[in-house]
Amino acid sequence: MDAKSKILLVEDDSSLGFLIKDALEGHYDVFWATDGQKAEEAFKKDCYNLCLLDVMLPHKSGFEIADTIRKANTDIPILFVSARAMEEDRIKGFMKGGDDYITKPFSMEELKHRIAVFLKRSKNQSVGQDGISIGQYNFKPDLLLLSTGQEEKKLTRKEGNLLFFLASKKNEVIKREEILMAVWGKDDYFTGRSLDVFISKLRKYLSGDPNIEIENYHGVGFLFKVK
Amino acid sequence: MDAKSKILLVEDDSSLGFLIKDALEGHYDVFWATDGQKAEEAFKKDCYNLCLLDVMLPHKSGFEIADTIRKANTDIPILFVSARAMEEDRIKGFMKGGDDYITKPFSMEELKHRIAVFLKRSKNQSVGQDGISIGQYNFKPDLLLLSTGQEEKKLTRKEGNLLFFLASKKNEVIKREEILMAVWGKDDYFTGRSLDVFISKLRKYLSGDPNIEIENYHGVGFLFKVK
DNA sequence: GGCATTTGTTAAAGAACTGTTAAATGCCTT
DNA sequence: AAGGCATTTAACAGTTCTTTAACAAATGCC
Repeated sequence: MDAKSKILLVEDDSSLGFLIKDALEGHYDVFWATDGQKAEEAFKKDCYNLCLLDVMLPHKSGFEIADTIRKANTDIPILFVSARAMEEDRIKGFMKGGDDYITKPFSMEELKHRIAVFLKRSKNQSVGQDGISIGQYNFKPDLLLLSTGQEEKKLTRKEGNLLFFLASKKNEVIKREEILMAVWGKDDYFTGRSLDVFISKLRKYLSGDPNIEIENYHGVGFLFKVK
Repeated sequence: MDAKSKILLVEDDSSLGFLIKDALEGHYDVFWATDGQKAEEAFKKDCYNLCLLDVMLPHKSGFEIADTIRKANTDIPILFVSARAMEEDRIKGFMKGGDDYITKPFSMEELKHRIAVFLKRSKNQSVGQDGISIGQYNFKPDLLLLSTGQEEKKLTRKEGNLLFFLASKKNEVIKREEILMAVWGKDDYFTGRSLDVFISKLRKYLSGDPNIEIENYHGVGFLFKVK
């Protein structure tokens, strides 16, 4: 089965929004948010593989949304779409951590290609029906199901988000702050303790496979080791 | 020190070629080929991190060059530059394995940003953070990992901070107070003794390479000697 | 050489961080 | 408003790191 990548589309114009969602729907799993508020909620709640942001939106601009997203996730590709072709806007898009800046009008064909470029290069695995494999486990982020051959465990949302984040950076040391910003959106003492509680839980859930290990780097962070 | 990324620029127009090469020269190591023949020779001979291809060239088109490059390397980012904004050309660029298609006229500023996007993504994928080299050791300050070919040692935060500071001033005598203020933020008797304890530890960790030495200048400070 | 001072090294004491479990809080649904 | 579940906060034990202490050795000054 083909695993679809998840795309977060933020576009206030309903006809264009529909057009884009429709064009991408076949290949991707698109969530369409019509304003910054909804976009950030969705981003917090689910894991996406790519963001497509209109720059001009009613309350928050696409740039502001990008700020929020980049704070939580340094890797996810962000593509801006804008009617304004002005030089300063384009530059600003890149300064905000954007990966591409597409000027209206554009063809859906080209948009699809540009999206494909970044999904191809993004190291995160696409999330779909098949989920991702972690050692001898399989994890479906959408359904929050962590399963091995025999049994199946339903994780909570935070557990799932944390596991997904760790899995996307397996075998490299991840700093505490990075995890905290990505999964909780804030970094303070209590949130840090919360992280430790969740790490403890994940260790328990994953204890069936001796090749999986969540190793602590004292004062730095964790290493999600999968042999 | 981080080596400059190497860019292969293929552009027949000499004034534009010069302009681009000049704009990128500060950040990157640019090789400028004026036709497909020379470009492919250069590509065969050296390793590049990114290709910037004009589409319209005298003998071979940029698309054909891209074909050759993609056959040899599926990962290297390829950016097309073209005066033709036509839809079919853009699509063709992506079909040929291109990563971006930039239409003339464009600003050098934007070009630089677009290049940076792809270099950032390809760099992360390959190595992650590569730290600084100290004699035959490599040290990643973020992750506090001091490694030699064979083994890897996790340093503690203070150890890491101190080593990083010493390494940044290698082969010059550093006063005690300077180290203390930089690493501990204070300079008193006990902190000074702490420094001595840590120097002792670092000496032990670095004892594998006889060319590294932390020499004491009595009453003054230390010299981090790396031959 | 003698004496005060500084440094090298190891070990103990103290501080900070992490692992884990349980209780409290918050949130949703009924 | 009550019950159920998820998350946060609290508590405590265990671990790891940093500082302090202690003593030996080296340096430099008379």
